[in-house]
Amino acid sequence: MAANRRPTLADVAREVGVSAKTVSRVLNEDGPASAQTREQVLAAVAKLGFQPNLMARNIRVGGPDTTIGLVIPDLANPFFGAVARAIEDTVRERGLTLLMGSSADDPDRERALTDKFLARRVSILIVVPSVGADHSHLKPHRATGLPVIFLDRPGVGLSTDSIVSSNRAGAHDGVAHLVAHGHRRIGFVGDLPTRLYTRRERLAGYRSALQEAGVPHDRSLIADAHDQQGAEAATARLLGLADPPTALFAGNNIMALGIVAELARTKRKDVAVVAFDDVSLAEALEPALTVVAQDAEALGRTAATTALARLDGDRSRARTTTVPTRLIVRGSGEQRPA
Amino acid sequence: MAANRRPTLADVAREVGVSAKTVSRVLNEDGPASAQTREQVLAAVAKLGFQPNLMARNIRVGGPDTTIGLVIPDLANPFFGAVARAIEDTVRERGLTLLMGSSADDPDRERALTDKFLARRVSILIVVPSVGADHSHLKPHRATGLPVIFLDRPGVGLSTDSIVSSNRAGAHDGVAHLVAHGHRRIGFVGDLPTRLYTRRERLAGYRSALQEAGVPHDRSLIADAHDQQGAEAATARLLGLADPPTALFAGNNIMALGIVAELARTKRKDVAVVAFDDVSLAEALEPALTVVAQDAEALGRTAATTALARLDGDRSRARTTTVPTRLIVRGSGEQRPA
DNA sequence: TTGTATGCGTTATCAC
DNA sequence: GTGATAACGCATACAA
Repeated sequence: MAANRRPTLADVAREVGVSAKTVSRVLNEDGPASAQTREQVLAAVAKLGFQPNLMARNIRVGGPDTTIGLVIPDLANPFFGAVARAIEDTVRERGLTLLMGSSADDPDRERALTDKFLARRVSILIVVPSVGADHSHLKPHRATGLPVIFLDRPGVGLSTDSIVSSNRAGAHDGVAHLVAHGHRRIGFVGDLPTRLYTRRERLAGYRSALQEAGVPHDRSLIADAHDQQGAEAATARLLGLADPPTALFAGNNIMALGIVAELARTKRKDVAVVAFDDVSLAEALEPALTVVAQDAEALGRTAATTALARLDGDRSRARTTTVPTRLIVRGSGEQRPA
Repeated sequence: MAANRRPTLADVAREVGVSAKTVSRVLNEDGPASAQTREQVLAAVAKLGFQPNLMARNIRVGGPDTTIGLVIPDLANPFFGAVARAIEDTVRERGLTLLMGSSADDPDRERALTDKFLARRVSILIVVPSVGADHSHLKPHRATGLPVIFLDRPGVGLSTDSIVSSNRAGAHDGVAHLVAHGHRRIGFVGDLPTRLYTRRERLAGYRSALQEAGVPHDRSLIADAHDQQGAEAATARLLGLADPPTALFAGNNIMALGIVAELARTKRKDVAVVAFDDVSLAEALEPALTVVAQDAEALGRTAATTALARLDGDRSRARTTTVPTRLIVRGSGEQRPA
């Protein structure tokens, strides 16, 4: 009932009648130890329920902690969930534990999280940079050997490894796919803020595909939204234009949800859609949703392996790894304009 | 370039020409300090980029660490992602950081995670128990005041707070809804293993609804699957029966994805469906998916607030909080049998 | 207002 | 084989 202290090495030592060091030796299989003491120590450990205090151990050993700090925009976004799982799967065998937090794409929250992680002496830092965040404060940490990886977007003010999707090429392919099916008025529903790297890159891919097709740029076909509800409204606005688009391109998975929901609500089946990033049930929609799929698993795994290589002493210069996207043709993107 | 040591209190003290304790005082706004030294210390801290080592601080202070350990089956499952976000949102203002891991519903992995978290002296432990896991090893920890919360399912071998959805009542309502629309042959597609608490409870709700309606139990209408692909196969099997079901009940979100995907693939629109747990794009399906929605946000928030109350000294006896589910009528559950 | 001694729980060093 | 002692980075207690 009482809030008793957790047992320490000294408690175990006292129980057995040996020194703390001996207990430490047995547990870490460090120096030699007689079978007898060995038995007794292990018995006492089990009896008292002793677990070595990892924080105390780490402070003594001095090295970085066996944790990996991960900052993502939103724990509930399935895309980042899949990325996080891939990272965890990759680092688990190394015994690293995940320290996670959502930045909500707010630079201040991102900074608060990275500061906390650094104060905990994480051995690796993986960050999905927020718009407006500056990462020069991480320079000294990188200089002392801390692997820092930017994920999904490049960071600002720090030269380090980045892992990104082929945003521009992927969006280009998706829009070119719509063009190939006869569309010339193609709406773009992107997330906010407009300065967001992925948004900018994907919009650039959208533009280049239209340019190649000789379609003049029409600013009124570009819409923005913060969330699914916003994307629904943006879709309604685009389709309400005097000269409305015959096709829509979704800038990310959340925008895709909004577009699809709005089209379903208004029973519009005549609008072609291609989405950047896959969503569940895409095949079950009518028409099924054509997407430019990102490889969340590869993004996470690559980020983790790159970081582990750095941890193992890889001192080569910072590099950006681009994970390819893949156009998955399912129906919605192959509809022709009326 | 070199792997320099991170600066310590002593480094800052040396830089300024004061004692370590003085630096500590300034940073923690502990005792008094002259404006002069204050300035100098802060300047040196900024110059050296000093960040107090949270682990060292914690080991000295003795209390639990400012982390909260969270074990969930799968980081990539949107349901648990939403739960995790709610927990994070609730504990953030208390300055707690999330230590997370996926158990993959494997008792050994769960144990490995909880052991790691305990070795890190987390101040709160929230666990989604795996099937077959025994939690009696957490007893001494709970006795020393560590708040332990079971989430989504009750744990075994430890009496402590649990937060669960109204699984049985929710499933009952969903199936009764199908019965009310004329169905008497209703298939159940549940996850595995069959011993899983949520699965058992939901199946019990299914059975009681059928019993109330006077429908005899038919074991051949119960199917199982591990994942979405399995659920698709299970759906195909059920619909291939000599006397097939006219309606299907999905035991969780993943099973729902499988059922919907399979029905879409085979263009079956005549089968009524109600799913336990909501999925994105449910409204955009044809017919839109009727669900028994869980309140992931409330589950996470309640788990967190319960844990925080314990941390603040709440010594009342362990209680189970049931978070209500809500039937959302959208179309698929209102179809009548042929 | 500031410094010294001491201790948190662990491991490294070196002696026995 | 085993143990005493110091040390990790910080905070508490007390003295100056």
